[in-house]
Amino acid sequence: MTNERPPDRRVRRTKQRLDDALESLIIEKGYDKITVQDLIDRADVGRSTFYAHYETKDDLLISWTQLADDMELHMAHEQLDAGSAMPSLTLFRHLGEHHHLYKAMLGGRGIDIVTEMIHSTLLGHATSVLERRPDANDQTTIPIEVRAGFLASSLLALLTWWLDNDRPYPPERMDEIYEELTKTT
Amino acid sequence: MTNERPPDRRVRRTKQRLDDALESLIIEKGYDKITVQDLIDRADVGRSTFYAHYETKDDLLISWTQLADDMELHMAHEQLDAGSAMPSLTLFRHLGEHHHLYKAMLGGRGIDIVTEMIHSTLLGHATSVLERRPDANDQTTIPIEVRAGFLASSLLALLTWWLDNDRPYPPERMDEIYEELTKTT
DNA sequence: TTTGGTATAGAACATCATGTCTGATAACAA
DNA sequence: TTGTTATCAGACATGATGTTCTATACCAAA
Repeated sequence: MTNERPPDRRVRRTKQRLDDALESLIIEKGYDKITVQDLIDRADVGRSTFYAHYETKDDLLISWTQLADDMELHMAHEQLDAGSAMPSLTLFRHLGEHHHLYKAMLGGRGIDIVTEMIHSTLLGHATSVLERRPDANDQTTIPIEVRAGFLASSLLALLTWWLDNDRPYPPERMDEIYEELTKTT
Repeated sequence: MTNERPPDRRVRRTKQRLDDALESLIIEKGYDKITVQDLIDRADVGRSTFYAHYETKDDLLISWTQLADDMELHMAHEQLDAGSAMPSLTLFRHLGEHHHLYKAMLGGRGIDIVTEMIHSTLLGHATSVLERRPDANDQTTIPIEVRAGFLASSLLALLTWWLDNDRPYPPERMDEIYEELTKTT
């Protein structure tokens, strides 16, 4: 139904430039201090060109972080087969590999939109895991909703702390810690 | 040494007006959408008057949230005698009593500065509790720093979830849940 | 109640970022 | 080559910021 035509080469170039500008500026000065002016200066793109594609700064970020979001989902699927409840090890490894970027997006002065995106992804994962587990309600009377939120928030908090403190432990150790802290048996 | 003179009655009036304006505007439209123009309009205060006392919007917020921060500390002391590790029950009760304000400050579109302030307070409390406990390192090899961060973040996450979802359970139940989820014995 | 000090109001002002719109130009796909 | 379309450069209105000025009103203390 939706007739999707491949975008013009010029469009691709423009968007690529803006994406690159956004990423470098996030690492340099933090997202909230970036202005549209900064973006079009760095990308060397006309003012009207920016507004031809995006309405706001957030617009650009959202379409950009689709990539990051897809990554999370992809990793979640990878880990699903491993039997672990949450894809913690994979996440520590992946975020560690791109720590410059993720520290700027999750750490102290992070980007709310990105944090919410990742939290939402983790929450969905935790929920589906708990729902599929038959003995999920045997040990506790705490609603699944609450436990899933707890698992997601705890992992996000550990990841954020890890990045903020310049990754003092290897991903494997962080995974162990997460498992032990959230094991309420 | 520091000769602290009581502030002029006019100064007190102005600051009080700005504080009231800030609080009502936070609840109404959220902190990030507030402009200095909004504040001086609502407070009915001259533009130059605002800048005579504060440099930025954040300046006003910080001096304002000293009150909230002091409240947290006060509650922490109250609870210390009760023997519980974290002042969770007191916090759920207090935030529930002022849920309109705290939902706007902690919830989905919250205020980073306030969140960080509260988290910092909780972290300090958790750290001192764990440090004073003699058997703190018997059961686990996880560093105190990490466990304290986990306790603080978990409580903050539960509080935030509770406010965002319009407090579906009473404070007493939330306290139970928190104790059970963070009991890793 | 007066007096000297000071906070405030009101307004003007420069600056900056935003978002819209125009016509001319260049690059594109077919 | 041709018709289409993205881009550019620039102008423009708007709104918020932060500074500065003077006259005025208020205050605390004598």
